[in-house]
Amino acid sequence: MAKNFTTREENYSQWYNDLVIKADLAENSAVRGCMVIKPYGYAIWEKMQQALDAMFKETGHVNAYFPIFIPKSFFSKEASHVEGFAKECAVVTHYRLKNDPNGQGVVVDPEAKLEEELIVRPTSETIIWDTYRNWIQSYRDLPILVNQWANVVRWEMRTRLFLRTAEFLWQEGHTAHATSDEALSEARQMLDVYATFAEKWMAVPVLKGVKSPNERFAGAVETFCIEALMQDGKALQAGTSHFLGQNFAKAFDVKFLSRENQLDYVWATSWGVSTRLMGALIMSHSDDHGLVLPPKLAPIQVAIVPIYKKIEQLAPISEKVDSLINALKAKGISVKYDTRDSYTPGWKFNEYEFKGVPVRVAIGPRDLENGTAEVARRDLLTKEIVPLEQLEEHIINLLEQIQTNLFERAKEYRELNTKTADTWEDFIVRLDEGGFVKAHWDGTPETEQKIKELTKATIRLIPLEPEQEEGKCILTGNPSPHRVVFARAY
RNA sequence: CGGGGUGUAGCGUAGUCCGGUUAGCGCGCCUGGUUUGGGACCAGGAGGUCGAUGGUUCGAAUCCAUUCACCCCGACCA
Repeated sequence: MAKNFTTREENYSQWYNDLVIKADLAENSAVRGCMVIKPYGYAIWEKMQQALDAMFKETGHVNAYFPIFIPKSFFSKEASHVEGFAKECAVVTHYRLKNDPNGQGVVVDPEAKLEEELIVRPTSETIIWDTYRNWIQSYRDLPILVNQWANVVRWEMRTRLFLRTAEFLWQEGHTAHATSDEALSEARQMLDVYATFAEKWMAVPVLKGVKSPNERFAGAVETFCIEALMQDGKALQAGTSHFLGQNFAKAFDVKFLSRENQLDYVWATSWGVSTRLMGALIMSHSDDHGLVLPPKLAPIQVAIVPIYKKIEQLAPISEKVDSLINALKAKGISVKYDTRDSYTPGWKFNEYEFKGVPVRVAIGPRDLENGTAEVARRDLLTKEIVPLEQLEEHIINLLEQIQTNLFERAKEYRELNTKTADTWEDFIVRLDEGGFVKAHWDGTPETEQKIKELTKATIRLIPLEPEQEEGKCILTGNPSPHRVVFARAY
């Protein structure tokens, strides 16, 4: 275990913070609430981006880029949208500084006040739909399937590295369609893309569902989401996909002529995932020995540590290792052969363990004699001796096994921590145990709000295809057709 | 934004209540040597306007005021 590293048991949120900082993923910056993503953390984000971007393109989307600034007036055009974001916007009011006439330093030049203030985008629906108005006249212009990779700013009161920062990186897809059905199936498709990414790449099992009206995106008709369960029993919203109906088309006057020569408003979706996924990834798999990364997202998949007493002994090891490295690299596996002489093997073992490298190989004089290597896997912290000629195949299999095992382990944890409750008393007990609690709800925002006030738990989602089961609302006793999923959440 | 806490070298801290030599220690860092199969050892060395600003005082890390940042609990949060 790393020195001075808090365990999950001692203090989960301290553990998380320590992990992010000591594994060199990110750190706080000079700007309140804004983080610096360090190279190792950014490398993981880049792997996420690459995988997601490929999936977006496979489903017909293209990338574009819109301005970081949005005229203030745009926000007043969609009523619920402004209400959702108004309280957390950074506003640009001036465009120039000047030397302080009263002393040192610089001041904002009062003469350089903007005619109209600019909002640093908290999300881009408004600027994009204002732009789409000029792009769309006919059904032939549809659909528009655009994504952008960008940064956004939401002036949050309390921030935590990756989980909630004032500025964060994300992608936001904004699509325009001729029909409601088409837009709806787009929103559903992207939800599936997110779920696939979470499960196949991040090895994080997710529930798919619909948000209740209270939790719905500001301006959306329907919000779909994926929810993951963290090791402390709290839920984390990992991605959302919104069916926006004609709300933004109406707000920005985006109309098209249909095949039937009918003028109608355009149907919209938007969908996004952010660097918050980093938080989900970290919290899902990591342990008291540090970060644990799924092989598909690990910047370094295999670390090879040579062990030798004298520098002359390194050459024969390198000779054995070179062909392995080339073979693995040819298969697209990222390998780090760590020949740094300034650190001992033990130090390196701990380093790679803490940084979550899935597979570690050690080769020393003993192995050269026996024609073997020591192979350690990060997820189980086990080691085995493998003959050199089998090493390549062994590592390839091991990477797949680790990827699968992490997912299965996380899924088992989630299942163990998904419970049902039929009485209020039981509901409270289950919530305090942590995890998802399936319970009946009478479908009203008032009841949901009341439950939130009493328990701090929210409806994480309403299952997409809920199992029909007559029941009584956990709070009011009113009839309910099916259960919804509650949890305390990040 | 409300309540509580903390700011001393890159990191972790002692000293602060009760003002008084040159602010001490561990990790890390640099140099040299010996080491290297789970965070090596020895010797030497560098690094501090004690978060910032202002005040009280012969004298401030220490007392007072203001301010900034971070942490915890609330409120807030697609």
